[in-house]
Amino acid sequence: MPWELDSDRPIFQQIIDKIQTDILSGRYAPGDKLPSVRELAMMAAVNPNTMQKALAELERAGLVYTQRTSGRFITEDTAMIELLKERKAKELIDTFLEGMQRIGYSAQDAADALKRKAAPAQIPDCSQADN
Amino acid sequence: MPWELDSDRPIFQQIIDKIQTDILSGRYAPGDKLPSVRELAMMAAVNPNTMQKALAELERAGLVYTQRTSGRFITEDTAMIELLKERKAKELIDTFLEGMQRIGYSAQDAADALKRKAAPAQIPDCSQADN
DNA sequence: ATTATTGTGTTATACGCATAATACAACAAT
DNA sequence: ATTGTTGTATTATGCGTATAACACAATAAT
Repeated sequence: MPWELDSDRPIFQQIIDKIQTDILSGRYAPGDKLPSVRELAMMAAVNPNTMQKALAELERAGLVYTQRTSGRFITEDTAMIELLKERKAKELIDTFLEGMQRIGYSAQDAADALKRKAAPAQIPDCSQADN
Repeated sequence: MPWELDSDRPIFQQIIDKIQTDILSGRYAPGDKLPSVRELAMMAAVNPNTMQKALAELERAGLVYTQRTSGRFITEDTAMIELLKERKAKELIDTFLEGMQRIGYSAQDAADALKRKAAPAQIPDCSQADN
């Protein structure tokens, strides 16, 4: 996977987002060792300095910690991970609702539009047709 | 309203988004005259050059047109506006679903989480409990 | 005709992001 | 002890964004 980085936003921020997401989803488990800065930079096709910048921020946020010469590891604070995950979900929901409302959809409209896309095959219920 | 511009993304892009949104929502109606470049720049607390750049892009996209010395106007192509509005909605839905799935939510989970926030009070139906 | 307003263009400056190319200290492995 | 890998820091360069400070042509208003 080529890490899907675009030029719309600062790369180091996209990297922060990507790694954070991999932690919140469990793709990186608590205590897991991260690849080295240089290795990650290779994987992301990015300058090591840029990767370093992103990792430094993740560390400042407490999602990873460093052992001086053996590498970086995912935090083992599962409570924090869970909390950040819920916070991220709320953030996505808010962004979605605000975006839809700004172009004229009510919250109901937004939920309905989403349902049509997210759950096209419904368990039979009292409604007649949904899409 | 201070236009709510942050430093996470290029300002001219945020302006494009803001004006486009105001057009799609009908806040700017087809045929409406836009304030002048300098005036808009004042309103957004932004350099006129930056505003000019954003307006030029909106014009390239066909959402506004220019009459050389009398000002800029919103396109009267309502079909185009409607199309862009639907496209924008789909984009928001996709972004939301992808974001949720990346942190471990299924499309169903995402739709449910949204419903709990968007429609806390439900019209009674055949289902039993929803939140 | 004069004036003011419109969009548009130019030049210079400053800042952040990203890369390239190194260098160094700390420690693990050998 | 030597070698390699780790995180980390430094300097230089290029690019895009944003601002400041202008200027000019076209035209509506007077």
